[in-house]
Amino acid sequence: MKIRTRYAPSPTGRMHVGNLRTALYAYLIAKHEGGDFLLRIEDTDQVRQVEGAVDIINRTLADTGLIPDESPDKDGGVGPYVQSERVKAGIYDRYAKELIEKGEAYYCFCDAERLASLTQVVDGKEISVYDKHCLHLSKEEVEEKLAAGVPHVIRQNNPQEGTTTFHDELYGDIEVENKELDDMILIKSDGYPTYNFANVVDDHLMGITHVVRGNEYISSTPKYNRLYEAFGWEVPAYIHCPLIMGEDKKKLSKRSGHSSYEDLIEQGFLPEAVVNFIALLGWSPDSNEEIFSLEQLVKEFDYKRIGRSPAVFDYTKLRWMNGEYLKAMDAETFYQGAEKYLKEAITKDLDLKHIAELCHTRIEIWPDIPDMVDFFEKVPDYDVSMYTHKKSKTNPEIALKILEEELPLLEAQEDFTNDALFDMLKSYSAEKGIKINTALWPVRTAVSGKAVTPAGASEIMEILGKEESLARVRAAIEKLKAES
RNA sequence: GGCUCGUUGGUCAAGAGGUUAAGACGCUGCCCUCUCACGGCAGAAUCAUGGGUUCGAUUCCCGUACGAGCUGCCA
Repeated sequence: MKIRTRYAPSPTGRMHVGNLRTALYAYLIAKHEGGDFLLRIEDTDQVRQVEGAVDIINRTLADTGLIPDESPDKDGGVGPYVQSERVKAGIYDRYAKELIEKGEAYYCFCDAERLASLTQVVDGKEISVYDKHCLHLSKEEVEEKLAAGVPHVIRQNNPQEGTTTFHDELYGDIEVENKELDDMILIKSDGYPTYNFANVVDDHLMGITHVVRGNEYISSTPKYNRLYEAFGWEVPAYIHCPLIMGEDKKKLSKRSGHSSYEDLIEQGFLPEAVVNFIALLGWSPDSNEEIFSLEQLVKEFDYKRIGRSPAVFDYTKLRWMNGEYLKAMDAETFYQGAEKYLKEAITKDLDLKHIAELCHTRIEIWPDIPDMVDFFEKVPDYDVSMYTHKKSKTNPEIALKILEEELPLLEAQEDFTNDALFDMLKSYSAEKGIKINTALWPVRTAVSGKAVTPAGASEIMEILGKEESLARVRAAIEKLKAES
């Protein structure tokens, strides 16, 4: 049998990384076996709709490469793929009525006030269990209220005795007492189905074989099974994925600042790195490999190896992984991505491609670039203590002396390329009988004003050019004189 | 509160009834080096806890603790 999985998001805003990972796993499970991956929009909550959210979903899936085989834009014969449209087609209503006829569901006319009287506060949390009040309404009473247009919902009728067991591919068999199963609402008073009901109906109608979803749905799954059984439908394979937590070990929230895919992209991460990283949050391959393209993941992904315990989202490791992707880029591709950030810091006419290459092995995310190269634009204010460096055997006094000796040499230097400059400075140090480091440290500091730079003294000067380099060295000499 | 699930270094994690308990990020040190980074090498650091079962348990079972999820006309 061909595997069919689906990603069924609600269009309520940005895509949470937990949802993205669920989508990824659903995609991988299907594609690993050559199956179908579908996208279904679950817009049954008319209040929480966010305009443009469907676009975000489409764009995110396109960017990450999780291309659905069937979706609202690509009918595969089991559409529509948007639940609000399915509501209009009367699909849920029809099935809910079927359940009522079978005694597995019933109309409920209880108003908000009565429902409120049922709630109680335990440990500061509001808990409400419906008391089956309307289950006992006679057929005539129901007809009467319906005819009178009394607002109503349709609830599932769960038994009070016995147990229900369902099987999860990862967690095994899970059994619960039926009395724990509340009579959840199937159809809301506005006529829309709840997630729980629409999900079951649509997954069946769309031929979904493996239901991949977050762990938070485990406790409602027994109720799903009762629905499938009431309809006489085959129960799909369930794969409940463990949750992704923030550093605080709580469910990753917006407060973390990186809970959504869009946040991460804005922060300068690459889509491939994000996908790679979240794939490894809760799943591990057979090998020791860690860097995987989507194609490789499709090949390697065995859902049996998905873990059962929650995973903390480690931002630092994501940064490392992003850096690995950056390093693997060829120079041209890297420059394409880096250009915008280089221009944030540099307006002068300098060799940006050359500067980009200096950053290539030194950054983890794009926004690391500006701070690293800003000195090319202008020497920052710095303290002369920066001339003190133990290993290079320098301090402000020594640096002043060396720079004064090197200045005329630099002025006389015709060839301002990296190699030529280095050779010149090297022979200078040899002549003076000092360490090459002692000759280089003062210049590098003088031309950069930084303790750490993405290049050595000679390479920086090559990029800066003779005129600017000399100006900077002269300025440094003045600064050292003034502050000594 | 009830129900359900989970617990291997700081984090992601492999693993198996008997192992020196992999690997990665991070951290520390060393090497390389015109600083830094890259790269290379080395190191510190883990089986929540109490009972069983067993010749032997971190691995199997039960309890406890801790954590999480659910307990919505949200998904």
